[in-house]
Amino acid sequence: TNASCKMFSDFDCRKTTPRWTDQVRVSTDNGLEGHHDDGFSWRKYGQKDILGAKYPRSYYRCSYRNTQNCSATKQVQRSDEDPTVFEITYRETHSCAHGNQSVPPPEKQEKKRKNTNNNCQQQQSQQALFNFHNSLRVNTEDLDNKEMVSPFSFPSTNGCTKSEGSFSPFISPATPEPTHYSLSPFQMNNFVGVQNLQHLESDFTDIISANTSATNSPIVDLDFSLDQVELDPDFPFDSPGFFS
DNA sequence: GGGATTTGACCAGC
DNA sequence: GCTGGTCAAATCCC
Repeated sequence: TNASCKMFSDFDCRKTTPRWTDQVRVSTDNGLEGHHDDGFSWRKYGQKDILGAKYPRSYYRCSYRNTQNCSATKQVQRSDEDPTVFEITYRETHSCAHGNQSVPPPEKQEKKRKNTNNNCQQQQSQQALFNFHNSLRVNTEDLDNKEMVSPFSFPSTNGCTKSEGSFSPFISPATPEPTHYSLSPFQMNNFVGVQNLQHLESDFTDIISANTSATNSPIVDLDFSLDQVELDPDFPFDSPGFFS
């Protein structure tokens, strides 16, 4: 099946494109919008109903595909079992020069479908971050054998200027499927750092534990490797309420 | 008017 | 022939 195929795919199922694929599962509980941002700008180029899947699969490619010949693409599939879960499969790495941007320019974000909450002010706050983490499920499969770091990243909490849109609604009422979100291998480097790897890993466990207890959710699939990730010294892990 | 999204059609692999 | 992935014209939104 396609599902099993994805589970084990370092390469495309069709074997015609020997490209590695990544898979991230992100979801939010309590119907709240979740949002993740990998700092890349994606453009949707297709949507397809998948056999056996309730929800269509969306296809995205890097917005800079033409200008910078960036071949990065990703697929977003809403989970059948849990509609709040989005499975994101990445293909190709970004060759564009925008990969290190934390997020697209705010103006750009603003221009996107206005269903996203554009009064970001305090919604970018720690509360939002807390909610985000508290409701986030991440599952990256088959990363141990990858040469790249985990594609998952937590957005910055530096406020609107830096993470505009990072916590804006991931799922809007009007558009059942997000049209712009992202998650990249690169920003993971900005999230976790070298210095405190073991500490981080421990903290991550705490996050998951908190999540489990708080949401009583059976789904806690956090098994991606932290071996190659780095800790951003600027990331406010010690922010009040972050791990509470 | 420009850029992004939608959606039916097309293509290639199996 | 079926299915997933992509293309591209139409449409939408600012």
